[in-house]
Amino acid sequence: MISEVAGQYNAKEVEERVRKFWGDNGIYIKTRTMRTGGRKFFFVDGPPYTTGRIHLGTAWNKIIKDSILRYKSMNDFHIKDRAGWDMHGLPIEVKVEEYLGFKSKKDIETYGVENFIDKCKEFALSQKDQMTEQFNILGTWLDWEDPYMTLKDEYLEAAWWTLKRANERNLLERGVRVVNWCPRCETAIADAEVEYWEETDPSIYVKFPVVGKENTFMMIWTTTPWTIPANVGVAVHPEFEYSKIRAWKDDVENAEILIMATSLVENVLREGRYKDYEILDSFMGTELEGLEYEHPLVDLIPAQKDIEHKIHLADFVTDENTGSVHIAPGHGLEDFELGVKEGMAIFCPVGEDGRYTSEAGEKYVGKYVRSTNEEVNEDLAERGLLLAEGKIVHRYGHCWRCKTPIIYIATPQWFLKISDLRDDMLDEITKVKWYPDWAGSARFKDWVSGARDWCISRQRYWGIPLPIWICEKCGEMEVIGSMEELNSRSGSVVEELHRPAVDLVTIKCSCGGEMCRVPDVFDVWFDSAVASWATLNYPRDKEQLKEWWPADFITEGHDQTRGWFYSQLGASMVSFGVAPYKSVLMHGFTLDDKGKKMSKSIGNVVQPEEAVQKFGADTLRFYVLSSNAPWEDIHFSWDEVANTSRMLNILWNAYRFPLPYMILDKFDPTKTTLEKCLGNLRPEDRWILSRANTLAAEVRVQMDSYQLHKATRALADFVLEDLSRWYIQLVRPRTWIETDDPDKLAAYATIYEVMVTLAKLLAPFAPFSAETIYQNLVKGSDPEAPESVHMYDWHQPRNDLIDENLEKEMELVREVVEAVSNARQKGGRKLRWPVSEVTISPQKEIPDLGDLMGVLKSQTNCKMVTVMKVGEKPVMEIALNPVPKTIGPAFKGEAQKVIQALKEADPVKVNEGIKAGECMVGSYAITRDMVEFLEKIPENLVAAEFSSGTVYVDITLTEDLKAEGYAREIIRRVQDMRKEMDLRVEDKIKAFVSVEDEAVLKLVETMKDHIASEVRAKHLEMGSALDVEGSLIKDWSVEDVEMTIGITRG
RNA sequence: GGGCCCGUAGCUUAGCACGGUUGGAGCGCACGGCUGAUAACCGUGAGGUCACGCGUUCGAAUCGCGUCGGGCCCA
Repeated sequence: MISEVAGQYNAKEVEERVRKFWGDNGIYIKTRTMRTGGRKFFFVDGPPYTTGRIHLGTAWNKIIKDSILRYKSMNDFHIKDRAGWDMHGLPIEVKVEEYLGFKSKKDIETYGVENFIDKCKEFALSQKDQMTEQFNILGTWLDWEDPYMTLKDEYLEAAWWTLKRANERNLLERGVRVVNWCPRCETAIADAEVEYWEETDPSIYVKFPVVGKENTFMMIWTTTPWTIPANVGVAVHPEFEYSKIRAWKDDVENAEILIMATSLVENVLREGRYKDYEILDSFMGTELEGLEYEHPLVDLIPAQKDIEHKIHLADFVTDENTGSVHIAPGHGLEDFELGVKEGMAIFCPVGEDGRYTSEAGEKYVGKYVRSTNEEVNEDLAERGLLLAEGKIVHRYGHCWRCKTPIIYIATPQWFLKISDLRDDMLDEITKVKWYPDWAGSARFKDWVSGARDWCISRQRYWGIPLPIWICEKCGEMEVIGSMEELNSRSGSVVEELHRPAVDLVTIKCSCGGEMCRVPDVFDVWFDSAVASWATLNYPRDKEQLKEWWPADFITEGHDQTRGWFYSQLGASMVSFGVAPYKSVLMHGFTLDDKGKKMSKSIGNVVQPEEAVQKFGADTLRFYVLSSNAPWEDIHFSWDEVANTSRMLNILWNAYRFPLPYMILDKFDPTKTTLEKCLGNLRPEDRWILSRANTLAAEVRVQMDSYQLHKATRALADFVLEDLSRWYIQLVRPRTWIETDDPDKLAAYATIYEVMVTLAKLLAPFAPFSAETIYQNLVKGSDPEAPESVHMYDWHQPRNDLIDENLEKEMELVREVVEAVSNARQKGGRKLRWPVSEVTISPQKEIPDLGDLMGVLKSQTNCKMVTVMKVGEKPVMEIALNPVPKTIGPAFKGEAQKVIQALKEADPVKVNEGIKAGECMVGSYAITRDMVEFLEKIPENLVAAEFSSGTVYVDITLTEDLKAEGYAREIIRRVQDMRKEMDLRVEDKIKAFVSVEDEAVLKLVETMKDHIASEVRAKHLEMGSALDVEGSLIKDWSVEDVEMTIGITRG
């Protein structure tokens, strides 16, 4: 049985019930399993990092995924959708370090790597469980029971296997490179892990003494004095002009010779407070190439004695500061590249802890570099080589986890030679379908074009250990691809691929030496990069890969262009030589209502659970899906969330409105099917059925190109415009019919069909509401129906029910009704009062209103509708204006009398006379040019425009119309009182109506039977000065007529 | 500084790929109406330098260039 729904839409209650139903009955599993025979759809979940709670963007991300997968599932796709978790890496290590109160890597070593790893694992797993629960509240279906986790051995193997492939293809390389380095975490960090903000640093101008030229200096500028000890060169731009100048402060005798870019001379000399200068020579940068200079602190740093210092050419030099750049290949990316190219020494006297090594000389050794800036400056000044010293505020990189300023140092690291694959990657991008197109053709392409080698090693603990073993004796290297391989090669049995267990495993080298694992772990970005095959348990399971890979679809935020979209492509090119996904939907970010990013410090963060708490998950889901195109950023607006909630509330009201009547009439949709009622459908029934099927077609088209906003907006429009504001208004009186009327049954069958269709169409987007409606309407009446709406097939549009002409006609009817409403307001005639006639006067061709006349009449509350021919208008009253300009010359002295006569004349007769060719007004012959006629709408008509013309409403009141009007006023008030008494729809009443005004009473008495039937009164008494009885008695004033009404149940 | 995207009413937005009468909605506001979905619903009205500037064109919200503001990414 269908049951009645009492009360308002209560999202919390509805959703809790549905969540429980899904859980208790394993609906997710059943839904996925039942589609096993369908077309395969392999979705790879971009794994969120297991730290903290989910935020709005994460919620949106999963909601998009869920809606698309539910839609695909209902369209009979067999879906692979393991949820994923990114569980390794520095963020968790830092959290655990904080928790344990650690300050450095030494603390970890003291605590024990194994203990530390255990803590990290425990932390990651507990975070995972909490976040799963949050996703569950949103109703996002993925395989949460068996998610892929980057910390599982089979997952580690996928990464190992990939690295082994890289090695086989000669894409793995060990080399010294300059990397972003966190001196606190003592590890390389990815570009993505560097956070920039403003920092105050020194700004110094340094004089490098030119070899063999007394008192001659090359000028450089830097913000990192601590890198001066590692200086091995200076770069100038080949195409800039440089000058050799003689500059002095007080005394020309003490002048110095300085070399710098010509355009910057004034600037530098101002900084150095020089008094005057003269240019000795000017030349292009190329001429400086090879010029030797002496390291400014060579006496402090013995290692610098053996290094050659020269000037080099480089395009990256800009015309700022001095126009020449101090090069320390051990401390800068560009410096390093130039150093390698020019054969400079790669000198890096700084250790992993950010302190100078003994190579930096006795004075500096052991000092933390960023704290040594001042000391270096002093040392330079002592030697007379510091030209100027100041401060600068600039953006500087920091470790995203511990916020320590990063440094660049040259260290031995492992690399994937991605740059070798660049062209193949660009080629693969074009084979992927991107939504929107520019995400791939512009954004991603641009990023991949600059692909650089990928530093995959990290000097940390909580990560996938690099499966690289190196012989201590001969240097032979071996990359291991799986646990099994490791066991067989080493002869030992490891049961865990994490550190430290795996660190203890050694392999016998063919040279007789012992191979040990390199101590590094993978960059955590490498973990998720292998997700598309790791989620299929490849390489342990070879079959699944054949069956499913590559992914049909992935979707993530636009930050993942350089993140997961890229890392996956890179790893896949290494492993398989093709892209790991066929289509990618790039989505936006969630910003606050002003378009600013949400951040804790600004305090504008919106938690998804706050929205769920206030409005429910369906509302949040529908809001984020409909507010924007997926690829645009959402400006989160509580007002709009409330608006979405309102829409769902209206849906709910529309859903529950017919239920009491259906139940009262024991309506059984399995017996009174739509097909059986087809012959009894009213035009408006056929119309709403047509609209519902047109809607299904529309939603399908939009979903085919992932235009989720257009799909959801079309659904919301249907609910608000077609269903609630129109169809339900039309159908209401029919549910009120008491007998078992075929017309009423047709209405039930129609509204039932529409609601069930709507539930199916809404299921992907508002799964809780859809499920609730389905359970009651479908499962409530047919126990054989699928267990859940999500196991139903998507509603394919039924062309036999679509009638485009009818939809167009109804559109016109609605316009006309709107115009009539407008006209009534102007004419002061409210809708409760009938009018005798509505005249439609079209200006252009309009659809034939045919059988929608009934709808038009009832909705405008008129007795007759007249549709005129195009251009035709109701007979207008004519007014007449004499034209003195022509009357004057014709009648001269009589003119004023003629004008007076014309004013008094009947304009209709004058008009007729003129048309007939002869018009006499009194004794005056009037011609056409002596009068102008004005059309005037008759007083009984009120006009209003609509898109194709004008409607005229005749507001003349007759006694009959008045009687009906007053009757409706009375009915309305009795209904109001029934409501107040909480009567049920089917309850009968006794009613007394006392009307003071005898004339009105007389009118109303003619409508007595009608009134009694409308308010379900067994007994109705009317009169003036009646002794009104009833359990509820109220006085009313109806259009200034006083009435007293009393009603009693029974 | 560079790449990509975005900027339309107080707020959220449609229209923009393909230029063409007075740029549509919804929320909010004001006024009116309806009433057994009723803590809902409908109508009317006010509210727009289509971010700004220059250009192309008979004609620009729409095309081009530049500037400003926002987002992501990079430097």
